[in-house]
Amino acid sequence: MDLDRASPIPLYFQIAQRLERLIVEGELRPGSRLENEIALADRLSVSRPTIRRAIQDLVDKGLVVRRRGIGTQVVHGRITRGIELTSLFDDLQRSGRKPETRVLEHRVTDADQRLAETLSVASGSPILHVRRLRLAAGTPIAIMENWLPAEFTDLSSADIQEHGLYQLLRARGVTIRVAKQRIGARIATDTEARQLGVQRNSALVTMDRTAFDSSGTAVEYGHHCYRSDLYSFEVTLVEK
Amino acid sequence: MDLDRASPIPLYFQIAQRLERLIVEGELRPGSRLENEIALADRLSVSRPTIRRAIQDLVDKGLVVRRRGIGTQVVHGRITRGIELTSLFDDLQRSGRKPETRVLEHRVTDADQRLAETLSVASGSPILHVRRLRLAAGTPIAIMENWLPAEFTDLSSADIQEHGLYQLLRARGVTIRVAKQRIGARIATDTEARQLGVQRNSALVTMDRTAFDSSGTAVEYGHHCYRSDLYSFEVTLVEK
DNA sequence: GAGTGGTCTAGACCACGCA
DNA sequence: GCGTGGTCTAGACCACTCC
Repeated sequence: MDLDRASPIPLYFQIAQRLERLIVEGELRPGSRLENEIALADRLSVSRPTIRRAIQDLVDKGLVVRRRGIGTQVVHGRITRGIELTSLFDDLQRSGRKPETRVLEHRVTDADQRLAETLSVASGSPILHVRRLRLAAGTPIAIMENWLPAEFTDLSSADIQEHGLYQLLRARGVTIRVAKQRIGARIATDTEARQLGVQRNSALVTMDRTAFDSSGTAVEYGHHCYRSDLYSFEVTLVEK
Repeated sequence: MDLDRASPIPLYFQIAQRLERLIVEGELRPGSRLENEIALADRLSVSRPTIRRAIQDLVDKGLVVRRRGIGTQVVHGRITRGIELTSLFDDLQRSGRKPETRVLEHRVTDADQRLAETLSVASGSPILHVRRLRLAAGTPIAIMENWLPAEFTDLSSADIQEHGLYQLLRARGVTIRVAKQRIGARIATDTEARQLGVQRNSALVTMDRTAFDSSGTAVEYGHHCYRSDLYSFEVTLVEK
């Protein structure tokens, strides 16, 4: 195991990556035990806290479980990617299915009471409202409605269609750091069914999200609905 | 801020709890900055790593964001409880709505290929299959199907009805540590609609889950479906 | 008693953001 | 240049599990 101490990538991260690779590639089998912290620290010539930090990353991902007096064991079951802080656009790009966006609506309105509260802006302040249809490989996947505060009202319909919302925000130096989501279900309206190319009264997965940037400010509220035959959410939970 | 150094509760946890209380009670307003690590450590007479560990807990909960050179700021937006590693039974008990369970099915079968793989047991080995209706304050909320490996086939229908699945497992010394869930949606079957007291063709939130104990062994697979008008899932995502 | 992870200390140096 | 968080070290003591 070769660590690069000159690299800007933290040692604990390099170690976590290597251990994760050993697990997903099956070299460390489910149920098997990892070397203990002291031995690992010794062998890699790093301090014990650094090793602990690396292993904690694996715990948070649900790859291993730890017990005092026992050791660290690899969890059974296949690895799932889990929900990440990316947009559907990123998801689709990564999975190689050609994403495409059609902007259905794009206009500036005034924030009503509820929305103003969600975005922590004054009631009545200008809000950009966009409604988009997302397709992958020509197939409609989702309808996405988003509301953004005043500083983003100049985002053009063409930009959004071309680059995706999160990419545009990143280009402006806005990084999403925290997102609070609520996942549910409902029946598609007739309009939605037509736009998504599904039968009337089909079930949709819904996701409502408020996203916050690195200063803790709300930068977006979104209501998305997905074809339930093409999309679902994965979550890995770890007991703290 | 009074820390109890004699307590078995870790210092970092005591500190995290107190900071969290300051935030949810509004003493630390959204957008405001926390004291820096050095000052906090000094004032509480603990080391800096201990303070860091406490603040990291808040970051993981999505309560604060941190930036190098800037500081630690409280995130805007209301606090959400988020998904936790508890059963719906626990959820309902905690929220004070009287939960009630009716066991609709309870029988031991043989594991088919797919289930055997999910639970990491031999194909054809005995499996306990239960199907339950969950109600709160007399209102049906969810239909829950669960499959458990051979060591739990002796759980009686009465026990499950009385205590809930997770409580029974805990009583046997089995603690759920990791769960991998997939959340989606579908249309209710006519039977489900009748049992849940909703109209035909209503939308349901579905959740498929594999749960693992503290040794990383799969101890349960569940397929649950919830009335979409009464239940949804909250997730808080934090950029790593 | 031996081995494991859990907590805690007291420092060090660095990278980043801002004035 | 200064203040912030990010990383890393080298130890210490403890609690728990198993033999």
